Amino acid sequence: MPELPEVENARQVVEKAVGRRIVEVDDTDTFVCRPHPPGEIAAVLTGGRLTAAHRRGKSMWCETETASGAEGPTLGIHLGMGGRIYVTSPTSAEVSGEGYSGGDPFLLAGTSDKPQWTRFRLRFADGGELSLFDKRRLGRVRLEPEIDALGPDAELITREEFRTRVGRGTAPVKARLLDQAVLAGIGNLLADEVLWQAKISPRRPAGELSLGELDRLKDALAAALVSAIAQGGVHTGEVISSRKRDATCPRCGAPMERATVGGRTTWWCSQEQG
DNA sequence: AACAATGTTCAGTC
DNA sequence: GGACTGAACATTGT
Repeated sequence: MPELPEVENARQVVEKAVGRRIVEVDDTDTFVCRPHPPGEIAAVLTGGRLTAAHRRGKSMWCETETASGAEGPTLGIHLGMGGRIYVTSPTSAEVSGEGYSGGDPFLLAGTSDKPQWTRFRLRFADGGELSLFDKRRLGRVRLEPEIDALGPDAELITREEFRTRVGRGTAPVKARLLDQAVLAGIGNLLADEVLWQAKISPRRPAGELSLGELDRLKDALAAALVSAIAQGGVHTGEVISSRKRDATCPRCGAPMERATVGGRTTWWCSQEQG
């Protein structure tokens, strides 16, 4: 689930944990916490607290403060392919992720998921906790994450930046949209959605797009982000439900086509995105 | 059993 | 060196 809208949702959940004293850290998953050996993250965070939660594209990071009030290390969190964030307190609970907008987060946090899928956890002095739940284990937690390599956030990129950054190169435009160094936040589903909305073939070489097409893509991106954030995730996109065999275009009824583009399974309208 | 999965990274090629 | 491609990563669900 995690593309920009889901990660923004998760960031807002992480904010619920800001200011609370950390009394225990579980960083024993060596794959999720690589390259840190078990105990390294715990050693620097225990006794301190999170002071802010930020996001750029799909990457989150927290500023921290040590037990003595000095500036602490930055804690980076990436949800990978399917991570979720849980934050609980003695009286409430918050969960991020697809399908969790309507349910009772306290029950979900307590009972519905297998505890062994919790890959990282902060326990707070008030009895609550923040945990990263990720059955696939492709999520990541690390100190001092590198965020400078990311392009501008997909929600903040300007029309000018979008034209010059996306509209170049010989790679398919979808590959360009997925490149987090070009712009940060677009994943496989969102890429298919905006290309479909803008009626542009995912396979078109990015550098061959006209300014008009690039602007259409940018507008489709802005609209898709607003919609996905409002509706709870990129899976609510109009064309996403048509990513299955024998599906037809929700707009014109023509068959949807499927192929690997930019290394990922891609669906597009055979008629309108030819 | 084989394959795909809303992501990133690294090795290899042009 | 830069641009680009495909495999690998760990695990689950179909």
